[in-house]
Amino acid sequence: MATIYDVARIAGVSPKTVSRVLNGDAPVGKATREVVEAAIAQLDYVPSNAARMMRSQRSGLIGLITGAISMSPEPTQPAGLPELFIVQGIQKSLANSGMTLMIADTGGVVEKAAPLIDTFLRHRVEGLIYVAEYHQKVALPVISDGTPMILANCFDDRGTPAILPDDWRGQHDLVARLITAGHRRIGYLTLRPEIAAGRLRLEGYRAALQTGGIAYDAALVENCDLEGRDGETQLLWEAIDRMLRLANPPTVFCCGNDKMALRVYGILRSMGRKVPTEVSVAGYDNYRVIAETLYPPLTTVDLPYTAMGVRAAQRLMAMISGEAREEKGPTLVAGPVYWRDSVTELRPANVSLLKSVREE
Amino acid sequence: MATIYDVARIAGVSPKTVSRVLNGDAPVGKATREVVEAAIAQLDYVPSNAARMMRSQRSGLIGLITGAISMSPEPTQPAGLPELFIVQGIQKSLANSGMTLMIADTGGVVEKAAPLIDTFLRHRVEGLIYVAEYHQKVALPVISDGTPMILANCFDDRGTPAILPDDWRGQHDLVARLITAGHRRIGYLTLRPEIAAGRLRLEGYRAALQTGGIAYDAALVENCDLEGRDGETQLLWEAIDRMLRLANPPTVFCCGNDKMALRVYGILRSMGRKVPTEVSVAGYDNYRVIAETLYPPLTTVDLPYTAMGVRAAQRLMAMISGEAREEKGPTLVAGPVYWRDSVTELRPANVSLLKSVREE
DNA sequence: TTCTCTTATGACACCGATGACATGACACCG
DNA sequence: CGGTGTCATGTCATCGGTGTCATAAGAGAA
Repeated sequence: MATIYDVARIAGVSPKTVSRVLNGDAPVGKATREVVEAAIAQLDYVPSNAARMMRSQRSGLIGLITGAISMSPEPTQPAGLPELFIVQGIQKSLANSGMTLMIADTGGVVEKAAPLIDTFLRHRVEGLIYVAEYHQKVALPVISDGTPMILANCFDDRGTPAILPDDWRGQHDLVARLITAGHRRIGYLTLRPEIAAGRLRLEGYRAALQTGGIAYDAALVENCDLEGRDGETQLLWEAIDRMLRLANPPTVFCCGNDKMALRVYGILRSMGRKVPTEVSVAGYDNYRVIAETLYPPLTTVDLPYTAMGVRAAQRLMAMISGEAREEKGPTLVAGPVYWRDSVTELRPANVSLLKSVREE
Repeated sequence: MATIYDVARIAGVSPKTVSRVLNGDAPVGKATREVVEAAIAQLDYVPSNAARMMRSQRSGLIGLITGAISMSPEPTQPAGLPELFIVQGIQKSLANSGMTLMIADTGGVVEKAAPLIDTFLRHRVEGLIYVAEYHQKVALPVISDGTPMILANCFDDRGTPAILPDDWRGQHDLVARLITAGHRRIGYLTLRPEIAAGRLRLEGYRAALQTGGIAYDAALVENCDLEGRDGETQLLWEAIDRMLRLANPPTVFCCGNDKMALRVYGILRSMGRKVPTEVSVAGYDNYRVIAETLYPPLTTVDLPYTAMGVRAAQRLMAMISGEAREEKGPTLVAGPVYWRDSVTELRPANVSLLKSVREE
């Protein structure tokens, strides 16, 4: 592999001059520059980042750790793969910053995060991002040196800067929109309360009901999330059947996420109920493979992963450049409601389309 | 950031001794080792990979370039995200090799591959892998220096080592299995012939028919792939409707992929046809979010992405270690047929379950 | 004409590890 | 008791760039 010395020799100049040509950090004569560039091309010279880095003490690297790529091989996971959009957002946002993003994957094993962080520190990354598969609490090893770190889609109890989806607001906005559409009996097939999304979305649901002046009815809310274990369809079937038999049955089912909505479509059809003419369905996540492919297309709330990624990158860059230490708590990012055909407008009022333009 | 000299000073030994403790490449006295380790812990010392690399001329890095992470934001893509399993396979396979995998993403823009390759070469990666989103031909810039490179899920016309899915065999095996199950009239809603998978799978279909002694009937084959543009459902509806009106209609529809099968389920139900009692459906890809969630679960062919990733990593490691230059052409990897409930066994013979154990 | 002031370039040390080689202290052997 | 081998450790140069400073050649000002 050719070095800068080889180039200098071929071009008949000093290595430092070659360095100047490469970095453009000092004026170089036109003729000299051309000779040097010719030599570089001739030798297929590629500068060594390692050497450059030693002297300049700047790696230009950002380390990203995620389990998103090697998601568990079981399809049991609640989310699926769309959390990759977080990575995509980070990528996009970092593209113009001159930083190179190094991505490493835990293979779904959280314990592997520690050695990966270590590897990154050996490479002297200037910042670290940890991306979780779904909204959760994590406990990563402490970064003893000063390398800034940011958490995306997760948080810890050490107050590490975090970027989180605003699950409360999302569910709230969806339910508020349903109420605007004239729905009063809103069934909710929830995610399990052990996960953050399950709790926050339920609270958002309740808050929206309250604002809408609708009493909370426990008969309309049921946890149908078995963490991917068998029997979920059964559970859903029973819950839906029970709710539909109520004296005052729901006109719409909110589902914990889009995948659950997919199941609910099938169940309702098997029961002979037409969506959305007889009963409406709404999801959460805006998992497009499902939401847009289903017939009718699914009304759902966007999980603003891309926007979260962008925010994460921005906040990290701010931390690296030392400015803006002011921001303290987690950054909440809300996504818009996507209003599609799976929900009937009960009161065909001229409801303004409300296509929330928050985060786009 | 502490250096090896700091550690040496605190521990009262030479830097070289610290180096030996770190690398275990020469015997070190027990007492000395403990003093050094204490100093390392005390200073939170993390060795610099850049410095190590300069001297040893080995980076221990493998560069992986993909567009898989930042897939186009449109949901128009044929595959979706499961090609990430290739990355997962590579990861898994590389985990024990002592190599660190650096992943970079093109953001879906193929032109970005060149600068990313350059970045990797600056980091002196010891090998490069390019992973494509779907089986296709690519034209990457030539790597002028000797860094080995491998293509996964794609190929070029320079004979760069490639790992490819055996689309021909997959479709062939599926159709052969359908024939075994008693199906004689096999409809095929194909992917567009512009893409490799579209061509190869169709050939596999024809080959299996021929082996089964069934004449190819052009009325049973139709391209229903509009590259994600609107009107696909319409096209599918018409094709299915036309085929079902034939004097001798198909008993099963093979779909270009699982996503198409998802649509076909909806269409058949809207037509009032029951799956699988009245008509069977089969997919391709084993896109589990769809195949296992659909009701009834979808019979399909596994796109062996994980296995392909493993193979890619293995072949690359062989190239790096210099051995095994013998393998020349592309490595084809076939996936098993997943037989689920969406296909009826017409002849309820005691067909051996045939769960092909190829690649697992 | 002589003195700044740029512009263009080179000389040289240094970043933080490690490879090659040297050295000192023992242990064991005959 | 000298010779030889092994263990434990140190010295020093080096990897490939770049920061700092010096220097030479002209351009323009006094």
